[in-house]
Amino acid sequence: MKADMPLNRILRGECVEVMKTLPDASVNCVFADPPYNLQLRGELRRPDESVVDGVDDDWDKFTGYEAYDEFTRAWLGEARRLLHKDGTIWVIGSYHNIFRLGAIMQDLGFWILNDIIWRKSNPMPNFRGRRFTNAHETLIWAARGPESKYRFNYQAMKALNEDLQMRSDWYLPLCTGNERLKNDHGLKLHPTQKPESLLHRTLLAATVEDDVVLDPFCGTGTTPAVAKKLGRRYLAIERHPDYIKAAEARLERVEVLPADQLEITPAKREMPRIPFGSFVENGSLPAGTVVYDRQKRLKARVSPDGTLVSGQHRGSIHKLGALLTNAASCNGWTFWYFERDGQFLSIDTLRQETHLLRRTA
Amino acid sequence: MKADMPLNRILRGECVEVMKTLPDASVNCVFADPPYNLQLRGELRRPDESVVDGVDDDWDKFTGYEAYDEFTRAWLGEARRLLHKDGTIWVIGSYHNIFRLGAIMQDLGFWILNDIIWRKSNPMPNFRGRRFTNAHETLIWAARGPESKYRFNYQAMKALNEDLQMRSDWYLPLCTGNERLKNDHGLKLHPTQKPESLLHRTLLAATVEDDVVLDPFCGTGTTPAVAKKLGRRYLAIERHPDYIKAAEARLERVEVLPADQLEITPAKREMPRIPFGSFVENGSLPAGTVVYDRQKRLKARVSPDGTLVSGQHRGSIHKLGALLTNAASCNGWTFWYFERDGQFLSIDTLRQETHLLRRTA
DNA sequence: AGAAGTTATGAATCCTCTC
DNA sequence: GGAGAGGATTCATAACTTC
Repeated sequence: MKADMPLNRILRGECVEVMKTLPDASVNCVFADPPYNLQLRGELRRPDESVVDGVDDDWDKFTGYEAYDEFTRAWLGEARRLLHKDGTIWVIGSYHNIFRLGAIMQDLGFWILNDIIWRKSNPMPNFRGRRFTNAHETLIWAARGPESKYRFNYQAMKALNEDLQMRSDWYLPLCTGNERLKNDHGLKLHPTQKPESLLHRTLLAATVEDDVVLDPFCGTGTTPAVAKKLGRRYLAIERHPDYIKAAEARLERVEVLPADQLEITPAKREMPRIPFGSFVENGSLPAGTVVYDRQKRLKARVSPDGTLVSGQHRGSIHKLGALLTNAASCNGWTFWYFERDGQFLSIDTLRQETHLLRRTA
Repeated sequence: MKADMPLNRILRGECVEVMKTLPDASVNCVFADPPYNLQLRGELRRPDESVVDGVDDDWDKFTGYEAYDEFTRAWLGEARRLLHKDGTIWVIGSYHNIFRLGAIMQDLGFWILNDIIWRKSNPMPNFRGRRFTNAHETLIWAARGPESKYRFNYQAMKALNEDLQMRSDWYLPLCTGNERLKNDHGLKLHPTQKPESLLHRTLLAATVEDDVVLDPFCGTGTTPAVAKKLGRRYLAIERHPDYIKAAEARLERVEVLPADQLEITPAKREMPRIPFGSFVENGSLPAGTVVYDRQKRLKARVSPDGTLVSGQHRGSIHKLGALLTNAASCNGWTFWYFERDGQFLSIDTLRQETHLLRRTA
């Protein structure tokens, strides 16, 4: 790296202005969590009447898509100039901004390697029931250009995923609990602090020891903290003095992992769960099929949304089984049967077959 | 729909040209799986397969993106014109094209409701180990505009997912096996045939019976096939006669679910409204009855006009519940309880019983 | 001490009809 | 079109409190 290059520091200022002071091709990897341009309108309450603390900070306010695009082109252009020819960049966003980010990255000459889905294990629900639960964010991973000889630690990623190739969908929890930095009032210090697990995986995938990692939107310092922990060098930019102060205190507490301990904690595995509705969707138990209890004393019909209907009653396989037998509860999987090729089979057969397929796949 | 509107047909031709012949606001929902052959070949081709000329350099990425964007703006613009003001559109793509699609949709005035991740249970592995396994595709679900009163069958989606809110990440298998259409040589007929399960979920979420669904890139007819099965009307556009032939033969084999089997879990909003006062009038909850909150910490008395009175306060079941709990709002139906035959029941029980009676009547 | 119950909260473009 | 009223709507997790 250049002699005049500040390293392992958080620089205060506007990210574009500060980046302009840095030399070409001086960083190996960029991680950027830019403003999302959320455009929230009114107040939102949970069903229990509590108010959702949305992102209403000034830094997320833009006059429109054009202003957002202009800002995006400016910082991405500088980031590309700072990136070594074989370097890569990670950018995270949601549907509000990720499409603009991705298109502008392509226009600027970045070469997209993957889009990665961060599936949240504990997302905020959709309280008004008007959309699907927004349960993920998207990361774009791109090389500086199509000819870049970029770094990808394939075996490390495979090891992280129980010796299976790491896929483009990652299942990780939000940053909550003690990991989440708090202010003096015990409230979250930053509205969008990212979990260290996310940075751990991105940096471990795309960098080697002593690489320089740049974060133009440092916030409370998750990127520098994980970079330091993993024995990478860092450079971060942040406008707000309070965030810089918190990030610097946080960095003080981070211990660098000894080289021989730079190994991997396996990711938490998601429990496979198969909704009954999936068999309706995939046609193995189509809507309209009649199902029975084992003695064929009761029957019900399968609806397109995976509920069962019997007379005036509608409900899940479990609820309808309980209702029709006056039981407090019922395991619908083993209660209901259907006919296939002359055989009378429990619907749990379908689930068992699916588990078998997944294990052999 | 307009009298001159062809329905339940596959129209042959270029999608933009054909769409231009159709009237404004004539479809309720669009599902589009556009081509994304951006730079996958040595020679540069437009999405309509014509070769881009006028490029002296070996390779010009900007021309490639520009041609793709031009085509995208054209068909999305027509799709938006054809969409009813409260209609929604689904567009599917991968990281090659989804960012351009999404940004152009926003520029044209579409209002994104969700981005949905189709997680593939059986993706193709990454053979060279140079990237993460590309294990998903992205769908964008958008309303025609921010003010659209769009359709979302929330309860049906929740039922499909074991009574939990449906999330933005969907786990579905690829279209394989008998579902995959083959040509005379036993090879796959179409390179990107989508699974019916994917269309089942999208159409069930965003349409009602008899809605008109448009697919501008029909291919082998998955969209019309599922639309027909679910009792929706369709309109599809396709260039290749071979695909049209296969799709028409496929549609012949599809059976429409009978109307009584098409019903899904109803939304409470759509149930006929019953005034609380009607229970006072018909004597099932006479004036003078005392009602309580669930913990029996509050109580109020029913007036002959269906208002509740508590101390100095009088108001509707909702207003009084909100007032006494200092809440911004309150659903009185589930807030207030009464006693009947020794049981402590929510007043919503009365409403549910009435709904049930009306259905059997 | 440990089990069981309660509370708080997360990048959110989050209602609809009638007058 | 604006105002007001009716009334529909939540999941996972961690920390804290109570027994």
